[in-house]
Amino acid sequence: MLSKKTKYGIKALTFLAKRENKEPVQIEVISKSENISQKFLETILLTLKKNGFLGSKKGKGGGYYLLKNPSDINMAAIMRILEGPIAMVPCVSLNFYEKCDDCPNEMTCSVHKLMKEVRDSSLNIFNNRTLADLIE
Amino acid sequence: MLSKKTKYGIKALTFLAKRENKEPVQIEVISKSENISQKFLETILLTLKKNGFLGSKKGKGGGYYLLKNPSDINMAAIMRILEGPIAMVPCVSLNFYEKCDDCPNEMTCSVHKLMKEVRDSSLNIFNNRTLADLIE
DNA sequence: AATAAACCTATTAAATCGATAGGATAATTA
DNA sequence: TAATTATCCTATCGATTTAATAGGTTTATT
Repeated sequence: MLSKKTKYGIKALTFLAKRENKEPVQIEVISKSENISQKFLETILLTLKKNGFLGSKKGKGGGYYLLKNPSDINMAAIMRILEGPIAMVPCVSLNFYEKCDDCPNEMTCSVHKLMKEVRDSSLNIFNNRTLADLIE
Repeated sequence: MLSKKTKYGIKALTFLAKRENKEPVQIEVISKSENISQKFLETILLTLKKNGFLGSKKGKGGGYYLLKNPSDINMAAIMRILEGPIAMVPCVSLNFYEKCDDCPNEMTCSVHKLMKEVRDSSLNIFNNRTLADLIE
């Protein structure tokens, strides 16, 4: 299941990407428009800011804005920041690898084999989609 | 994340599929061989039995056995029984569809759009893999 | 009758998730 | 400079889910 965090994050990014100008948008505006709890969205946008996707401005007329062009915002990167691993199982994750306790040998593990295929196909999509693709 | 339930279930099915004969195998044998909590595995095998994938025999010499050929056991079906929806978001699920509260229009939702692609690619794999493919 | 194994359902402990709280910091404006 | 506005920060809470356990019941075999 996709977490609400990720879902809301993508929606917020999409909201910003749809705007013509790059003026800061207040959290409140996004949260109301997208039906997201404002406080929850706060923490999400903060995360996206800390990871270099959003800029912010404090005080009156402040808010958040995209730091990159939507076409330069790769969805795999967004997924990893908000959701964590793209793989369904840590032992096939490229960026969040972990060995399974129960599994003596990954090479012969049926779950590993299947989930690696799934990871590849999902990754293929996330790697080849940008924020720009989502707003068309 | 793939649940342990699903992971263990697939491992148990694989274990049974690898055996030459169709003699019943005790839960204890599978749980020890695959490093799975026996009690937990009990409930998983029961689920697979209730869904028509396993048969069982009680008493001495009893255990579980596959009811179908491994090549007739579709991984999408197994995933849906053990894990639930294949889609990451209920609004793009074929078998577990649910509308999102926050989303006024699925047709224009960026998350919906992206997750539908991911669902299609994952489903394409699960639909085209059987238990037989996993034991090679 | 004794034994062996699956069957069944409730409960628990821990982890995670979504949301909230409440203030601290910084920028603008009057 | 004081008031206002909006982000920044971190802790905590409540609900849900997950993995595991417990403890017995039923059925088949010997």
